[in-house]
Amino acid sequence: MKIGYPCINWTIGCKGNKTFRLKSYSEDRLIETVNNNLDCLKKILNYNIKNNFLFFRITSDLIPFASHPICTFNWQDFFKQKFLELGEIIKDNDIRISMHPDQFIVLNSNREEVVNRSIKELEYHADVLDLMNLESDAKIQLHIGGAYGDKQKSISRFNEKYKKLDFKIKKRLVIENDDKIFSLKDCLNLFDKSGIPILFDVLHHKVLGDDEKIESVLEKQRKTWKKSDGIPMIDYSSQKDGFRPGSHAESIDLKDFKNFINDSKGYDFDIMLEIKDKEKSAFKALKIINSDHRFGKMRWNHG
DNA sequence: TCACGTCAAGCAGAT
DNA sequence: ATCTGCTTGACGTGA
Repeated sequence: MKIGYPCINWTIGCKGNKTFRLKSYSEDRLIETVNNNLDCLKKILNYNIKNNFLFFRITSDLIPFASHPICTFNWQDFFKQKFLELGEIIKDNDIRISMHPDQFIVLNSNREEVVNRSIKELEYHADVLDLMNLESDAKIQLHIGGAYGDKQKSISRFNEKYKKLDFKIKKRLVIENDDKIFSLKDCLNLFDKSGIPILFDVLHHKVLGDDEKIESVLEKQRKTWKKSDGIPMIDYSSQKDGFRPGSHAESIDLKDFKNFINDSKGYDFDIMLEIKDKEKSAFKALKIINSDHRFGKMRWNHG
């Protein structure tokens, strides 16, 4: 069981998700920005190692415009060495990595140009993880996408598109239940057709799910992950009081988190904390995990 | 130095 | 029709 937070670290004073306007695109600007982002990622990883945060989501902004037609620069080759170094740090310290392409990536869109752009963006994500030489347990998580009023058709369309993807994407792709359209049940439906592992989002399931016991849910999820996929991943976040169901809290709700950890006895998974204050809440979560004798002191002695 | 209009991209639901 | 949310405001022009 590892604990992580997504994309940004508020403590160390660098930003690894710097970008710029399309209008200001130039090769120099790209190189400068990517150098900044990769250097910052290294600092974040080192901070995380020191603090036992062994799960991290790398921002999709790492290489701005990587999949945009304007970018003809061979960033893969240019930054090869830096990627390799980052990969070494990640592997030497047994860090789990995920990425989460954003809302514009809709593999099953009914607009062909959207599908094509989405595939390019998925290739970019896969390239980043491949350049770091990471195993297939480094994952790219995606929602099922556009429903257009017919979920069954939408799921089938996703499966058709998935089948045609390059293996470098397929081996990393996992799907996440969302809080609006595609519930865990829908993801299981897609799994039956496609074999795509399910990343379980606890809060989304609370908003769009049923009262099924958490153990039973985790049991179903676990079965969707093959050995080569690694330990199942879950997203955990706390509900922001008084806001629409599913909106993320500033800080972790420790009572709720404790309950979740208690209810999930017997299951191992890596937890991504989608909480706005990032590492601050991760410290609190880690404390709870560490104080739970089930997990002992072990996991953090990864040497 | 700072205010503030705008930013590559999709989709769904609320107003 | 327009706005908001999504994992996260931040870029960059003009004064």
